[in-house]
Amino acid sequence: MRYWWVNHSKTYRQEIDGGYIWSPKRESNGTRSQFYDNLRIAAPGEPIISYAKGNIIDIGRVSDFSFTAMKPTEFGGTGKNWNPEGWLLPVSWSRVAKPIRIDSLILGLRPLLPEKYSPFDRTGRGAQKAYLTEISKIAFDFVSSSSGFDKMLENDFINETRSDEFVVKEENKLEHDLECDESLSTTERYQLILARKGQGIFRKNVASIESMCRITALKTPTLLIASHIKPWRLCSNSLERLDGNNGLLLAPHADLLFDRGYISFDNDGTPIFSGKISENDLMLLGLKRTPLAPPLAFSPKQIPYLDYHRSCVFLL
DNA sequence: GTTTGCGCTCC
DNA sequence: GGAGCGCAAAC
Repeated sequence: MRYWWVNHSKTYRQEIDGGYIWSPKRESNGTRSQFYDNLRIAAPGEPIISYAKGNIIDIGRVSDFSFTAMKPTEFGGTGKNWNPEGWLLPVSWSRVAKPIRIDSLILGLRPLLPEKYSPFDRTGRGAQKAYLTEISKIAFDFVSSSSGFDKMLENDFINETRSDEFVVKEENKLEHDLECDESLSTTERYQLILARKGQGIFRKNVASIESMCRITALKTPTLLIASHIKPWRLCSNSLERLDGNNGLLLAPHADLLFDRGYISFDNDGTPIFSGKISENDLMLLGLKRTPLAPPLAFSPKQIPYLDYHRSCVFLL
C-alpha cells in the first residue's frame, strides 16, 4: 500500500469534480518526470491527499489503474503548453469536514516528507514541478490524525468510478465529432463508427490477417471479437481505425483484458501478462493453462501497433 | 496579498 | 536531472 499527495495547480476544480487526476506523459520538452510516472504506479485502493491553494480540502482513493487519455476538454485554456497525451488516474474524492490550512501543518509535516520528490520545498512552499508524490505512511497518518479524516477512507471502493466510464465518455465524444465531420463521406463515417465496436470493414480487414484468438486458440467466428491493438479512441486517423494490422481476434474475456492492459504480446507472439493481475485470477479465467495457442510471430505491419500497446496500454 | 508558472542557475 | 531562487502572472 502506497500513500500519495497531489499538488493540483489550476485544474483543482476540474479534477475534483471529475473524479480523477490527469498529467501529461512527458514534460513539454520531452523529458520524463517522476511526478507524471507516478500516475502509472498508483494502484486501486491507495489513498491520496489533495493539496491546492494552500489548503487540504479533499481526500481521495485511487479507484482504478491509470490509462492513456487525452487532456480533458474541461481544462479549456488551462495548461495550454502541456502535452495533450497523458495518464488519467480515476480517484474517488471526498471533502474533509474542515479544510486544513497548510501553514498549521507544515512545521510538523516537513520533517516527515521525503528528501527527494517532496511536494514542498525547504521553505514550505509547494514545490514547483511536483504533481503526484509518494509520501510515507507516517506522513499520511500525521495529516490524517491532525484532521480526523482517517475514517473517511474505510468505505468500500468497489462501486467507485472505473476507467471504463472515462473511456466510454471519451469514445462517445469522439463518435459525435466523427458524425459531424464534413470532411468524411457518409460511408466512411459509418464504417469508423462500426469499427469502434469491432464491426464492419475493420472486422473484415482483421479477419483477413488473423484467424484465431492468440490467447485461447478459440476459432469459432461468432465468439471472436475484433479488438483494436492501438485503441480506437487513440488512433490518429481513419487509416489506423480501419487497418486490419491494428486488430486481433480475441475471445471475449481475452479482449477485455487486452483492452484494459492486463495482457499484451511480444513481437514473436508470446503473450505477456501484467503483474497487476494475479496468477489466481488468470487461472480462474482459464488464461494460464498450458498449452495456450502456439505463439505466432507478428508481421512488420502489426509491430508498430503492438509497440504502442505495450508502452501506452499495458499495465506495468 | 497569496499562490502558481516559468526561466534560469547551480551541483 | 532535481532543487532553489526571483520575478511575473493569475486569482
